[in-house]
Amino acid sequence: MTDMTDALSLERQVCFALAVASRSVIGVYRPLLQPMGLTHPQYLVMLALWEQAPLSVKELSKLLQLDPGTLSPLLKRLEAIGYIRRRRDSQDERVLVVTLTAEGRELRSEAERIPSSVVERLGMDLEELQELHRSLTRVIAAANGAHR
Amino acid sequence: MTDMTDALSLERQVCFALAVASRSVIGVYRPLLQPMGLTHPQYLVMLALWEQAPLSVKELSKLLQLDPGTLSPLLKRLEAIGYIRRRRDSQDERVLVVTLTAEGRELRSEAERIPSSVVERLGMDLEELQELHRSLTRVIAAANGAHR
DNA sequence: GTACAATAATTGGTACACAAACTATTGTTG
DNA sequence: CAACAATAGTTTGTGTACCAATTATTGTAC
Repeated sequence: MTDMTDALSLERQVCFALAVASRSVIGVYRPLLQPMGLTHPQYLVMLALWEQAPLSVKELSKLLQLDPGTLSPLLKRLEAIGYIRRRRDSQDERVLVVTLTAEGRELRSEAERIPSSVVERLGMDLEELQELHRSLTRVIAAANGAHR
Repeated sequence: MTDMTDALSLERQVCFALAVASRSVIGVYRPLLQPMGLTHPQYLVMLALWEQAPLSVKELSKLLQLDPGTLSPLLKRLEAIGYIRRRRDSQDERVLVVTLTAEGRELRSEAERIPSSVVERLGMDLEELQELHRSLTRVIAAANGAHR
């Protein structure tokens, strides 16, 4: 039996730690992404596209677990800076096909340095990060199972 | 030596898992907080105040690791719904003293049910959650140390 | 083959989140 | 004490993030 006397204590809240950790780590990425003109969510979209392109908004939405309403303006900004192209699918005019431009593809080599740079700045063992990753994967699965 | 051939793979990005986990877990809180009229960040502010009040904006900012510019409008909304009061310190007119209203204090008993409810909906062991919490605490420390 | 449901994006509204500029007050120094 | 630095909040601008409503297109039934 766990002590529940102070269940509302700020420090015990996993949700609080999650939110702070997420913002903090994004803060580590920020100066590294800035030279490329990318925000963190935009970087995640680029990662998805480097792995597989083209992708529709719906597919991106599923991969990144982001609302289409969030992605829509974000993708327009990525197009405005010239990393992606947005077109309607000729087969199905409802879907928007997102592809990489030459610039967008070239950015990849520059982005390759980021992960190791982040790990270095964090100064954590890969071991620990992998453990964290495993824990996070479990919570994500649990949380996604929780509200449906 | 770890395999670095696909360091940019979306699934390997701890930052991605962190962002998704954070949003997902907040999504579990959402329906529980809605009846009280609170968003998750607002809930965190209330948690801080239930632990200790009054608190200044600066103190809240430090506790929650949130920008004062984020807290400022958030606190106005909390005041608008009647859970807190905002006053200038008579000793030092620069600082804003945030206190709880009677309503805000009473809300605590209702909020007591939330943590266990979230844990239940997640369906995870407390053990696992504690391990996650420890990992998160380490990343937060690492990330906060990284950019200064 | 036309009404109707389903699907894919976009839009509008509210609320973070952060950086930079600004205001007001307090502290400090010559 | 007057000039100036430091501090505490607020404001502004940009960019997520989610929800609900809307638009446009496609699929389905009758």
